[in-house]
Amino acid sequence: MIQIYTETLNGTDFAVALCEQQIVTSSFDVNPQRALSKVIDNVMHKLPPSIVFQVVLTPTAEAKAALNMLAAIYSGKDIDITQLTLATSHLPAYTKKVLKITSAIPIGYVSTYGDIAKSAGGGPRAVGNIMAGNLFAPIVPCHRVVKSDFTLGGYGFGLKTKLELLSRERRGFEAEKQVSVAGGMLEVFPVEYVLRKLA
DNA sequence: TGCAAACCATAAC
DNA sequence: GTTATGGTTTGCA
Repeated sequence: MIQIYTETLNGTDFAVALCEQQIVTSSFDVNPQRALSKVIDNVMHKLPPSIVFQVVLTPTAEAKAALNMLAAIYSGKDIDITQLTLATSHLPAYTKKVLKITSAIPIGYVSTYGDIAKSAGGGPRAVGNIMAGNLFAPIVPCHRVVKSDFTLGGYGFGLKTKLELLSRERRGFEAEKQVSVAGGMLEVFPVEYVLRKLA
């Protein structure tokens, strides 16, 4: 049984679907009710067939904590996402790997489709496809993945939203660096590179 | 700049 | 099996 919770926080709509305390999918939207319909859509069309799900109107304490976490991430706070358990066991191995690497991009930094591909093996377009199908926005920070020329690339929630998220995450870093992930290294760049490019 | 070709895991037939 | 599909990249004119 999958249970879906939704709540509007600071004017933004958030929704999560939980199964056995694990997050199955999450979403957000500036329009009322839209986050909920996206999550329902994911549950029905992008997950293994589940017998039944229900929308729960009054969130449990756990669900509430998860929703608050989503809101905090959305607002640009540095949240430790390892506190949240994501249900990824049904996903293909390569997809899991890419999501994991993406999760390692620190706040205030971005990486590129190509660099993630280099770290995961495979090609940039495959990475783009996985970002496009990300069930865990904004927990898995696919908004921190941009093109190799530091223009935005795409975003399922609109480029305007991608830019707003990145702007709130700006931390004033100046130099690129490497982070270790999944046994390898990933190149990351200050989000300033992207913001300056657009200015 | 702009365009064409190569790239590569998935999902859908 | 096979084909179609991108949130890309790179090379070259």
